[in-house]
Parts: sequence; structure tokens; C-alpha cells
Amino acid sequence: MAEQDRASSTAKRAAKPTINDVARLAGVSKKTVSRVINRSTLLNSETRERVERVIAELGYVPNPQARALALRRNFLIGLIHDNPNAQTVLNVQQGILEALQGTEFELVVRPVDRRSPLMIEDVRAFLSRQRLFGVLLLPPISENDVLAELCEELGCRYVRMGSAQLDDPEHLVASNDREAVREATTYLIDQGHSLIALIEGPRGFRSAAERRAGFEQAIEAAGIELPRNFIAEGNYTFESGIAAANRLLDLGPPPTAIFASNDEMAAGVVHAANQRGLSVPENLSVIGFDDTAIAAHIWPPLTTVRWPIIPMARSAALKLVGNASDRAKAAAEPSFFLSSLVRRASVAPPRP
Amino acid sequence: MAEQDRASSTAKRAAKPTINDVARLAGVSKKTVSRVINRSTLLNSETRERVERVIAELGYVPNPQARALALRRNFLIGLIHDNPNAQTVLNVQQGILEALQGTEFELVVRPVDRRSPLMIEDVRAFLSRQRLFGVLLLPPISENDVLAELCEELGCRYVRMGSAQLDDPEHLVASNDREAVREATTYLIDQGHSLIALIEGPRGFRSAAERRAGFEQAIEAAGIELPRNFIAEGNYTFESGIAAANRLLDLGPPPTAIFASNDEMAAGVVHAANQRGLSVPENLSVIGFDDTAIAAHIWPPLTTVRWPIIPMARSAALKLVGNASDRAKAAAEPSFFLSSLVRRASVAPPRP
DNA sequence: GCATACTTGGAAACCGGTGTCAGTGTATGC
DNA sequence: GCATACACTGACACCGGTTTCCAAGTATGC
Repeated sequence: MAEQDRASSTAKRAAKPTINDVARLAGVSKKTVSRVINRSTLLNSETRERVERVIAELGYVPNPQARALALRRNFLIGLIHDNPNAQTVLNVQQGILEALQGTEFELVVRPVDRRSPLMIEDVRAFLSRQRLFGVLLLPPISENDVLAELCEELGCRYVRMGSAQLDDPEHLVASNDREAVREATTYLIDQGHSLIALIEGPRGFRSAAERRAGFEQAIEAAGIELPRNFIAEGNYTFESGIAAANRLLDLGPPPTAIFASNDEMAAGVVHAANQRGLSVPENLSVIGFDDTAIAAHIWPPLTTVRWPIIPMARSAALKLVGNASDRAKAAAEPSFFLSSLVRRASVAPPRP
Repeated sequence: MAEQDRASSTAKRAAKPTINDVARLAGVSKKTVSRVINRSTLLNSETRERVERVIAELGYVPNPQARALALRRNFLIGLIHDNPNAQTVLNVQQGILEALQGTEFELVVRPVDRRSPLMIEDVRAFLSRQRLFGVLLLPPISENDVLAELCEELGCRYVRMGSAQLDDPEHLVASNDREAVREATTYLIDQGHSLIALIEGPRGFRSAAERRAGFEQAIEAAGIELPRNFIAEGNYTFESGIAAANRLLDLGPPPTAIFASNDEMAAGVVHAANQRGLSVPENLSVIGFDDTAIAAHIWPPLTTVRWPIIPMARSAALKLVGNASDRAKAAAEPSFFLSSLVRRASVAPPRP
């Protein structure tokens, strides 16, 4: 019953020419056609031409499912992420697709819920079901070592993106968040600020720890002594930025500058300042991190750290698929990217 | 050479149990295992149990490529889009994935460039190569009839999303943009505005035309006579919103309220107003469209039209995959969604 | 008790490609 | 002129599932 149903529902689809049709019309064997498709060098140019003519005539396109079965691997790259920022995720997708352009690989997206206890099992089911060629892991979930081990266990290639230490260039594409944040904080200090607060990312995230470390290094280097509660925690969302800003601005004395660990939270800080009748940058300087679209689009335009996520994603994807054909090239793909400060209008010297 | 290389590169991957292993260990034939997997009713419950035990023991998962080959269809849904708004695209992905949750379908994303002359050929290559189960088309590219015909021609199921007329409920999920914009414009009129400008979307887009029609209906119903140049064109980006706002605010007299055809452009209007020292909503009222994250995140929070894109995407996906198993259910899936006004803080009566 | 219908399970073909290996035809070496 | 090497091609098995077809077992009707 169910079987019949399924059969009839596919019956209407147009029958496509197969490799057998091509072989028959060209008067050669399947294998020869396969050789033409795969650019084998062991081929008489006359035969190749004849087969190619038939292929063009028929509009033959190899069936990727059959290929995947015979080759015991498919051409799907997975993107596993739980990043809350839409622009970041889309930028990553863009970078990956740039790298995949012209190849036979396609991108399958898989958002997951970091907080779900079933997350790991969910990913396990996904990976064993689909047997992807490989996966890319986006921060913050890329920091989860269990996930990386799961990939190893299931024999699935993977590349992690993030601000982690450069301990494994084959599986990691990273950026120098720590130095970039130090630079940004030093910029605030150079502008004359000494009451500088930090809104950090969630505890347990390497990116959060790296950014905090950069902040603290700069503060320490300047010999500044900060009140303990000048470090607030957020969870990378706009709302958490508002909440953290309100906590900080209620302090006595309040900070004259706030570094938020991503743009989303920085936008929340600007929002909270506006709500309180404080103007940015006159009453409060703000710096964000990421340089996503929102940074340029709010008022005032946000001074922020540009995180080169698109090149990072492209590089990660090349590393992943390059691994298949050209290991050397894949290994040569850069694993480390530099973030840098973008100066816009949300920073000014503190009012005397 | 190349063949050898490929073979060796896959050799390291863990060998997974196949249906043959299960059959052998359970002491039954492949077909019986297949029947268990596919929940066929023609099975002794004792046999089923035995097979299921072996499946669990081995951790057997059917190979989707082999299934796809045998069934002559795969389990991939494509999302073809050229939407400039990250939040919209991600919301759509979220809606689709909610619908696909628990099914064997996966989502493949495919951004395209609407302006490229190769776009159609690009999509054709994509569709004939991958032989997807079906595709979802996002606006604005969903309005391209050539694309829909291409899907028909290639025998690829499709569902279009957009603000188009409800002419084909099997292939379309739409919203009532026109009425929603009329409502929003009427709200501005009720607040006392009569110098109301429109920033419309690009010519040739049905969504742009629908929204403009709603605007004009409201203006006409109120008996307002607008200067011709109170309708400016944008292209749905933040920057085009700034440019259009500057053109409008340079007019004499300038508008006291601006309706922008999406939030991105509305944010640009707010940005431009701030740059000119105008405050929103005191000196200028602004309404957007979409209710994406940016609407709530800029200051002041944007009054906007909520476009129920997530439920629309979910419904579109259900329509697409439901089509396979349960035509009736798919047809029953709603094809029409209501947009409604969300009142925030960017609208106030005009200053006397 | 036997014919019949209905379950249940297996053998073999098939989906559309790729890998292995043997066979043919031509160039080269002696 | 014959043996050998090499380039090219095809027959066939195989990837891991589903489907067709048939046979055997079992329940039911008479």
C-alpha cells in the first residue's frame, strides 16, 4: 500500500537520461562514459568527443545519488551552528558557498540548540543518517569538544571556527580576538577613558574568555584599577546587552565607556543609553565586536572590531573539501585571521 | 591515478553496518529488514522484534544515498533565495527546519544573484544536478515566473512565498501585504499626518507593487492629495533607505511621516533623520515592514508591519513535503497569512 | 480432509553510477 | 618478424537499498 503510493507519486517526474542511454547511443560501454565524465586521461580523444557530443545532445547529467553510492561518499557539507546572530550565520553561509562555487558540493544547514540535553544525540543522529562529506562548526558550538570527538568517532571530517588556540590547524580556523580586544580597549584608554566596563559573553565560552583576557591585559598594562563589578555578563543577544548596560550604568560611578563582546550587545548598550537620555558618544563611548551589518546601521555608527568571518568561513570550507582532493592545498589554507579595529562614531573622549 | 587517490582517501572512514549485515545476523532476507524499516504491515510481529533488536545492537542506519537511488528520489529540500535581509533568510530557514523536524528531509541552501544574466542557467544546473525533492522560493526571486516554469519543466516540486495573488494555492504561500500597508498608512493619517511619503521597493517586484497599492488606497480614501515626488524608490537595503529619506527630507515641504516598504529601509530613514538632527518620532514618524529584529533593536523601536514569515515558511515546507505522502494534508496547509501592525515608538502626531 | 485464500519470507533484478581486471590493437625493442 | 609494453576499451561485479515475483506456510471454507 505505502509502497505503491510512493511509486505512483514519483511516476510523474520526467525520466532523465542515464549513463546507459549515453553509452548505447555513443556505441561505447558505461565505463567509457564514466571515464569521460571523470576526465580520465586514459582516453582516445576521438572517443571522448563522440561521447561528449551524445552527452550534450541528451542533456545528460550524472545522478549524484548513484555517484555517492558507488563512491561511498557524498557531496554534502553540513553547517552546524547555534549562533544567535543572523548576520553572522548568513555571512558564514556566504563564505562557505563562495568556496563551494564551481564544485559539486552543496551546503546543508543544521541549527541546533546548545542548551538542549539532546543536542549531542541530535547531532549524532544527523551525522550517522546523512553521512555528510564533512561539517563546519560555528562558534559558539564549535567550542564544544564533545562535538568534535563525535565527528572523529563517526569518521566525519570537520573544521571548527572560532577564537580558540591554534592547536590543530587541520581542524581549526581561528582569529586573534584577544589582541584585537586589547587594541580596542587601548584605544578607549588613549581617548582618556579610565572608567571602562566590559560586557563579556557567557561563561564557559572560549571566545568570551579570549575577549575578556584581551580586555584585562589592556587595563592592566595601563595600570588602571577597575571596580570588580565593571565586568558584566551577557549572552550575546541584544536584550542581554540592554540588561547589562542598565546594571553598569546604575553603578556609582558609572563607566564612561563600555566594551561589549559583540555588536548585538553593543547595540543593546546604545539602546539602553538612549532610553536613559544618555547620548552616545557624548555621555558614553561604546565599542562592539564582529562588525556585522547592525554596527554600521544603528545611530551613531558603532566603532567595533571587524571579525573577518566571511574569509574565515571560505577558508574553513576550502580546508574541508580540499582535504578530499589535495591535502597539501588544504593544509596550506590559512588557519588564522586577524581582527582589527574599525573606528566609527560611537567613541569620544569622556566629558571632563 | 585519480581513481586510486579517491579510493584511498575514503578507506579510513569507519565501515558502517549495512542492511546485509542486519539480515545475516537476524537470519532473514534483506527484504524483510527493509519491511521493518519501512513499517510495512505485512510482517510477523516476532520477526519484526528480532530484526529491530539486531538493528539496535548494530546501530544500523540506512544509507540515504542508496535509498535515494532505489526510490528514485532524494530527501533534500532546496531553499533558493536572493533576499538581502539576513534576519528574513534566517527566519525562513528556521521555519522550514521546524517543519522538517522529525522527517528525513534536509535543507540545502542556494543563494542566487537576481541581477546575474546567468541566474536561470545557474539554477537549472543546480536543479538538474541535484535532483532535489523540491524547492522553496523566497521573495523577491519567488516572483520570477521563469523560475517557476523551470521547476515545472524539470519536474521539481516547488512552493513560492510572497505577497502575490492567491492564484495557485498548491504552489504559493502568500500574505495580505496590501491590506496591512493600508492599515499602517491609515494609522499615520489617524495620528494627524497628511504629509506622508512612501519609500517603495524596486519596480517590477510584486511585493513593492502590493505595498504601494495599499499605501495609495489609504491616501485616496482619506482624500489626501500628495505631491508626486512623495513616492521614492529604494531597493530594500539600509543604504537605499538613507538615500531615499534624504531626497524626501530635502523637499519643501518635507513629509512629517514616512512609510518604508521594509524595516531595513526604515532603519535607514531613522539613521538619516538622526544625521540631520531630526528626532524620531518628534520631528518625523516612521513605519517599516517585516518586523525583523532590527525593528525592535534600533532607537526608537520601530512601529512596523509584522510579516509572519516563520509560519509562512513552515507552512510552505509542509506543503512541499506533505505533497509526497499526504496530498490532502498538503492542500489543507494554509496558503494565506495575515500581516498586522505592531505599534512601537517611531510614530507620533505631527508637530503643529 | 482437501481446496482455497491469505500471510510471510526469500531470490533475483534493478536503481545509476564506479572499480577491477582481462582483452584487443598498436608502438617499440631486439 | 616476434616478443613485449603500453594505451585504450569493455564485461562484470559491486555500492546498499527497494521492488517484483514466486514459493512455502497457515488459516479458513466447505
